[in-house]
Amino acid sequence: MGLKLYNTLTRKTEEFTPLEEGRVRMYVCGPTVYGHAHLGHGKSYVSFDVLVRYLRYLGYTVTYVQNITDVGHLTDDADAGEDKIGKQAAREHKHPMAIAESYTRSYFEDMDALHCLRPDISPRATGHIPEQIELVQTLIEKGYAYEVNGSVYFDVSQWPGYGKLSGRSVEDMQAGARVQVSEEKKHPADFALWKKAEPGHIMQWSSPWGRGYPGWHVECSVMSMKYLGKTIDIHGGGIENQFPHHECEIAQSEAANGAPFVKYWMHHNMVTVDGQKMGKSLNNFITLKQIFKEGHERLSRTYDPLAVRQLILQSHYRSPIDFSDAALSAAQSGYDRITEAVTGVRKQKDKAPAGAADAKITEQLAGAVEKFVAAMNDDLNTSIALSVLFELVKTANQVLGREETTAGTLEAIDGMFRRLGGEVLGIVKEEYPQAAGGDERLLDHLIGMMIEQRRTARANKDFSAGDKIRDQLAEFGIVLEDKPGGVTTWRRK
RNA sequence: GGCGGCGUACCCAAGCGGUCUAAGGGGACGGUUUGCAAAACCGUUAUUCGUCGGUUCGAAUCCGACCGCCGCCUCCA
Repeated sequence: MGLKLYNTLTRKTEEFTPLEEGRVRMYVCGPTVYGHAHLGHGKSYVSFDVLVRYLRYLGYTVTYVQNITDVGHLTDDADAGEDKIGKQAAREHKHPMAIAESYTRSYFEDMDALHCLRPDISPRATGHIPEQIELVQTLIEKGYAYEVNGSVYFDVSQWPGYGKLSGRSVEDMQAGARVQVSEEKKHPADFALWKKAEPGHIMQWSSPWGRGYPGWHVECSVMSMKYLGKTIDIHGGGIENQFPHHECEIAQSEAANGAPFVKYWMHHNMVTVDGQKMGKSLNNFITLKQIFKEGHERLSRTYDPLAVRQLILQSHYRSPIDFSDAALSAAQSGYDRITEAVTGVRKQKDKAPAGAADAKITEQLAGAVEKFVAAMNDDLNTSIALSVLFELVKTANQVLGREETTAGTLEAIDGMFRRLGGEVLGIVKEEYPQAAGGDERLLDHLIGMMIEQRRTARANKDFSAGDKIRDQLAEFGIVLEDKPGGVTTWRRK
């Protein structure tokens, strides 16, 4: 049984078969870079990162494209609105491109911290203006779009498939329209492909229809086609983009190409904070940087990026997730438990007696892989996949307590941690800082000296002196642990 | 107004017709270990899955009603 994914288009969980054997073309809607990435971005990109990692684990060659939206579009589809990037540029007294640049870097920094693999291609919207104009032109030529007053709109009445992704009919939309409909449109559901630039609009380009800028759905269509082809395997994004964004993408792409746009549409659910919706316009959002190092009034402390990743993976990508200090704290504890088991295994590996892996353990590991793969195949059940990792942690800790444990056994367990926990889930690191770089080595030596002093004191039954050393180190976030056999180890709290 | 989701132990969360007297994590409480800690290990912590009905030999899982949360429909991940 192979991988099954829930396809929003068909509303069913389907067997995944790529268009081309062994190869997957995948596009995920990227961020608009006018601010630091927040928890919502975290959930989104961790979810799809795991998909990419798992597809690769299964042996597929994946081409992963994720755009960077560096041109703010409209505040809505109905009026000229404000350019989000332009607005931020005015606020920071910088050029819009400087805003886009600095937040793009910030975004990658945060994604790296979350162990999200970089996409193969991160195309910028502003780098694809000619292609976007071309698409609009094609749509006009084919009779799917019309120009009014320097703006171009998609003519929904010419495209009967409109609404197939979100399950809406054009009539419903007309009835439920809450936004002021532009008078330029023939039909309220028509959407902008190209907008005429208002005098103050900084980001604008020349087009056959005069100075203007692209509508907010065109870039994804264009960049997806350019780098992945007319029809791709997977297009991912947030559930809030199902409509109108993805619906419009389908309409304009399929109308222009006469070919299906996407085989599998995947949508992840939203994030709440303390039980409430988190949105940019609500100003109650927590940025990743705040969680990782700056702090936030709703948080009692900062958290490890990978603890955040773990929290995200603890629930299903199609379920909403509520971030709270308690949830983060629990995830941090769980993450620490995994980390300690892994580092414990790696340290012990070098000291353990040589020998082949224990047969029972080998069997257990094989069972773990089976369970893990079955869970991931079931529309990425990362919650169960994680539970497999925790079972592995238990096994590792049990084995670590035994003297007869061989290097082979530990090697086998470590291999499993690396493959399932590292390669696929991305929460087990290749290397942990302790005993790695120069500063860490120095630190290890210094703490080693303290440990030695404490050992001497304790040997002389001077426990208060020994405890003092332990307490002092604790103030700097260093925890000492006396292991069986008189060995003392240290770790960061 | 339209559409969709959710309600499982103290908290988070998986489960989607029998293997459920319901994974996993956090927390709490016992025990082992320890000079004391910490960590780890062992054990305990839902005979029950919002409520009430129904379908079925059998339901947390399907159907209906009700109660309570939440999200989308507007740039947003």
